[in-house]
Amino acid sequence: MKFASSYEPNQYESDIYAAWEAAGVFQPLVPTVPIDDDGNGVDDRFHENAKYYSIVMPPPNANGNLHIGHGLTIALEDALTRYYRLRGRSTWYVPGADHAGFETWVVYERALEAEGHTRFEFDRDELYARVWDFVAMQRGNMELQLRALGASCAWNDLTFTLDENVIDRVYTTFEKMWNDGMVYRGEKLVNFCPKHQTAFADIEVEHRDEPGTLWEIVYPVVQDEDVKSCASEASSLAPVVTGLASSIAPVVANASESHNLTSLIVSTTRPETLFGDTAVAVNPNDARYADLVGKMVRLPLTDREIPIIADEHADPEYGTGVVKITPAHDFDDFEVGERHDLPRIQVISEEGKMINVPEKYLGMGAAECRKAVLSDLKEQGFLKGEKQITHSVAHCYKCGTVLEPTLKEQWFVDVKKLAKVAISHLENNEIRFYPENKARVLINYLENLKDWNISRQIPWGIAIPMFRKVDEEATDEPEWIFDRRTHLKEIERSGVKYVRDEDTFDTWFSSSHWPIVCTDWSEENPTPYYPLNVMETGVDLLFAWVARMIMMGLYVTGEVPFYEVYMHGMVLDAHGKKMSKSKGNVINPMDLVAKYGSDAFRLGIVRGRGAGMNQAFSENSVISGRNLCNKLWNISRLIQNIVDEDDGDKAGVLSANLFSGPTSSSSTSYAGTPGEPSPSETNPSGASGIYVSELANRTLSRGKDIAATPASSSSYTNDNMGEDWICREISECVKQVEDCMNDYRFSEAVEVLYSTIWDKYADWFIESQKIYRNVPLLKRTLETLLIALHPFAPFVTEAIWQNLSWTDGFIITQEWPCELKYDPITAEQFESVIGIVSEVRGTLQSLPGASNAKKYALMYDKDSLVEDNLLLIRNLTKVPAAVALDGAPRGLRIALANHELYLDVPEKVVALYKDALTEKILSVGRELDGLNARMMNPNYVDKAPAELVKETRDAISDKEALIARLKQQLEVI
RNA sequence: GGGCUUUUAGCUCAGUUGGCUAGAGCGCAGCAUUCACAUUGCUGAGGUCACAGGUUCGAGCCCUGUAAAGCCCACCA
Repeated sequence: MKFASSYEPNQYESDIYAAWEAAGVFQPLVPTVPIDDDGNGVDDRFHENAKYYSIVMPPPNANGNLHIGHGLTIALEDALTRYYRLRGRSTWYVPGADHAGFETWVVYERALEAEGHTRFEFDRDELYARVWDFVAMQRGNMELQLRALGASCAWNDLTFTLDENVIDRVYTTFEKMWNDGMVYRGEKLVNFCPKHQTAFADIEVEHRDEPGTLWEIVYPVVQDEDVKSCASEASSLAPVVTGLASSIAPVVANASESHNLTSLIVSTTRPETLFGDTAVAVNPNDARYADLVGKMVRLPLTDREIPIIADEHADPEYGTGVVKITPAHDFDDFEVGERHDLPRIQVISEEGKMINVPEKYLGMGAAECRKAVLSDLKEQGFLKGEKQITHSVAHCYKCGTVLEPTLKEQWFVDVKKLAKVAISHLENNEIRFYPENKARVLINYLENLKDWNISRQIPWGIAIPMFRKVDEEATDEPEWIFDRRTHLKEIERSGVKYVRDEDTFDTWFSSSHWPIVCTDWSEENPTPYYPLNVMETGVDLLFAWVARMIMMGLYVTGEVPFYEVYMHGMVLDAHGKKMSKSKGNVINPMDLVAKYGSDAFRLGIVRGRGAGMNQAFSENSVISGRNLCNKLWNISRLIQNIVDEDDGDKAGVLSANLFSGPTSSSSTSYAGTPGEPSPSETNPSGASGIYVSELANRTLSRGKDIAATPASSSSYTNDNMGEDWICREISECVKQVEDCMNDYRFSEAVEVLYSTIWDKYADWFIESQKIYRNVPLLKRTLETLLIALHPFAPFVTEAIWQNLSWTDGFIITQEWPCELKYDPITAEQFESVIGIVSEVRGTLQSLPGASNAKKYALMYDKDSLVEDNLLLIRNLTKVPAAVALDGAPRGLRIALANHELYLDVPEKVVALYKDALTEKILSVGRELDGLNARMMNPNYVDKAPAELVKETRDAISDKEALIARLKQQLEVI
């Protein structure tokens, strides 16, 4: 086994991943469908005691590349997966690929246009087949990238959103909804993109605040004597009423006199839609217009008369308080129209051309028509004024085109009932959210949800399994029937012909089944992996996806689809700005993986990131991850060297007896057969813990001349430097990582591992082991740290595991480490050694001149702790000698309260230290003052916990002692 | 208009039920270096925890208000 002097991720990563995959370690241990005849396994599928752990990947777009957000998703989900796998759960991480209906369609149509074709040259089925090939061609990229990131997902179970079982499940749900009356065909206003020629759900609309013009237009009131046919107008749907002579001159309304108003002024940002007006509305409580309600106004530029109605929608405070009602082109007006049973006149076609308008305007584009209308209004004196305003405008989130509210017949899901059920389960706290507040945000959203348009006029997607009757005469037959045979354009039932609706489902309709379809849940075979343990995804998908999965999960299975939801925030660039192609600040995760390694990327992207927070990301954090990998690699290299040197001793035999679970690999149970689940994940209490003091295999380092031989002492064991201490530190680290994983505090987990490995293990323990060696303990502690870091840095830990001479199997299938036993008193004593070394180093640094460490010897006075650790102290401080004080103290006293240590510094140099010493006394004095002030407060002594008070008291005596010593020193100078 | 979030070192962020001298990474300064690692080691500088009140023996943390930044939802014609 050979360790190169630095870790080169590229040399290992792909081989390791291939080896894992070949060994089948990603697949769950326990079959995903209950095989028990008497239905066992169903009972224990509940979260708390479950031995299962399931998580599904938010499916990346099948024809795209992974972006930085995917990188984060995979890093987090895979960390969870690997962690729970190490804890012995039967872990199922289901990978996915998304057909991404509209997204992919847009990309494809662009490609099609680039080839000089248009969608209109092909029928729907041809287009579907073409996009299928288009996606199939690129689909491998995304999957390779997931592998490069180290996702330990069950590839055998990869689910594509157009897989047969997905479509089947979606149809089953749709049929159930159809039968339950939860889905209906309705003519409503929908958001329609004129460029893409499809409707959207509300959630897909992007609102932007934009400057616009508000025009004021005069609508003359039809005086009583002029009224011909009263409100029966509504029945005469002819858009252009002819033959009515204009007898009314446009007169500006006199606002103070409500009785003899001859005209009303309405404000609009869309004058071209006035041809679609079927009423004007005033607020029912608006006294100014009370008398006019029920009368008619004449629509400018036409001969049509429309009623004045009273509706709450009109805001008396806004403008003149009068609003024109265009039910076919405005969402509010549509609702007003429904309340008052107004006709809907569509004046802009789906292609954006004027229809149902006077001859002059017919066929114009909407923008062109607006100009013409304004000019005509002005000419005829109907335009009273205009002003600039800012208003929010709906845009297509893909192409930015202004969406046209368009009247269309579509399939709608009655979400009210679904939402109600979801809300009750959410209020019952059945799903835990990270961050917590998202639950309330979600409830608020669900409470205001409107019916969901699931029809899309694009070919790429799951065909809606509904067929429309063609034969008008078969009056007894239903207009629409459900049928799964969507590969047919036309079917026959009871001798009646039906044609398929050409539309496809909104992707979110099928995606809302994701937890169900990925786990193969079915009514007959409810898998123990559903509900999922956790749903991890980005905050931007709370409404679009998470909300719908919850509603659909409950509707289909009666259970929430997952127990916990972790939502990561957006990854912003180094300056906290959103990444976007146009800004050119997009970071490609694969570039970073190639440059620094997969582990470095994972460590970097996880670091400094909390649930739900949009946070900046820079290459620096990846670099620091790379450094950690290299550090760990070199720690392992050193330990392997020590082990090699130690070979031939009895150490090998000894260590074999000491290890319990971890090194006896469980790889047999991964051999492909559904084996038993790993042993219980709880630590077998004490079974494999070791008392380090019992480990006898210690050897002094060779060939060093020793200034003072370690003396034996009754109070300290001279050959145990740092051993209890590191066992304590590692045990605490492992415990903290467990807590963090439990609460999804990934960043903190990485932080703890980082500092334990680097600042504690490498800087102190490994250093001490260069002098005194405990080979079994070195092996044991290294294994523990490798396993603990594995969820976050899978490749380097596996690479090391494979390179170490004494380890077996894969690290990925090891058992999560249990606590290392230690003696707390000894551990604490080592803390003092650290304090001594640090203080000596600091003092040496503050003395004038370079390379001080080599100049001055260290002297100690009757101090068994120092004596016992002399070699280590000497090596770490690099002083030329460390000796017992002979005679009276001399030189420079080290600023420690409980240890008498001196640096053998000439008086002249000590004098130069005077300022530093004075400053030190002052700063300790300030701390002491603070502590004293606290103790002077009787309430503190009274009310604070006794333990805390005692600590304060101890600290005071320490500080006092220190100050006394330092002052003594000052006097000498 | 409604809702959510953030504000701690030069930068990006931790700080879990309130508790001793507020931490990390990167950056910066000084020193070191054949002997696991320059992807290194050691040392250090740098913070009135946005502001103002309040609760408490004690507040970065809890409460109230203010300011700034960001995000989401929404039917301003």
